[in-house]
Amino acid sequence: MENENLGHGRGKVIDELLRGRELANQLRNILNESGDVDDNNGSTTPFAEHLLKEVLMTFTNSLLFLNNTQTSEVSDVQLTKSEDSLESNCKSTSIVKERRGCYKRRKVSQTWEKESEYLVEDGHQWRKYGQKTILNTKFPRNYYRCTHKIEQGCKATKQVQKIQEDPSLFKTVYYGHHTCRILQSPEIIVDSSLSPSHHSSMFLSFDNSFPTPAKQDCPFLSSPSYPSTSSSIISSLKKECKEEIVYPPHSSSANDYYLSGLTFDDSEKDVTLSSTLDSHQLGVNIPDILYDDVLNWPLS
DNA sequence: TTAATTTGACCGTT
DNA sequence: AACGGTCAAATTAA
Repeated sequence: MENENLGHGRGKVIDELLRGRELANQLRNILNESGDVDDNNGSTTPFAEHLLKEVLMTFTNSLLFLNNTQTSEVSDVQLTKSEDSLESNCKSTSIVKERRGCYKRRKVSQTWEKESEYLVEDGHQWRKYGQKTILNTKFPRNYYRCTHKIEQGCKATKQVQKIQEDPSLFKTVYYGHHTCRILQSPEIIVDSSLSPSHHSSMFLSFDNSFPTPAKQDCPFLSSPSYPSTSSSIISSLKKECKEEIVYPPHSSSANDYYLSGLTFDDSEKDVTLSSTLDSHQLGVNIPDILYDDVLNWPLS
């Protein structure tokens, strides 16, 4: 289109960023060799380690941002004003669920999208209920609904699909609120074996056609309930992608969770939450402070 | 045995 | 008629 120059410059920028990240990774390896960084309380140059992570994070976020602006339009989650009229419009309204497939096509209430470089447990329990190949897309779309749909009538669903232009990224579109409640301590679970790189970033993008989402509307920001076994999630995620991902080998370990930055772009009317995970273990606890920081963000 | 996933069928929308 | 979202029987995993 009109940004050929931009595209050309972008390539150079990406090259430089990739090189910078690679160099930072090398430096990190040197740091790791020189001391035990297995646990976070490692005595060796914690500040240097911290700085290094910041640097890596910057590279990764920049790369992801460039990727993001190039390939994805986060704009077409269209919202219809009709509030969730799920049960209202079956043709045979009196016979609820008598006939298979008697449902109303989703008239979106509230949606938001997330793109992530790795597979993140978003704090809720999901059950897969479908998978479809979508026209002109390489990767299938997976459909999930809340595990507690039956017991608690939770209507939250999500759709997950690999991004064609960058298969290391997943696009997740969330529909509806979680009305279920299971109280457990907040926790983010990441499997590094699914992550294409040691350091990952993710972007949250809220469609702004509706009022600013409440905390609980966003699975990442909400007080989450996590399954007790992270391995189940991981195994399911692995299954989900078994035909499409070549898993990188495990590497060195560090288990910090970073919420690096949060950009609030008023002109775009999008709230973009940028965070970086550096985890090589299955379970990572987010410090409360970080959570509070996110929750107290001035969204409007 | 129970719970979760897979997958083709079903059906509403376009 | 094609497409995509959901259902549910069959299959697999825990």
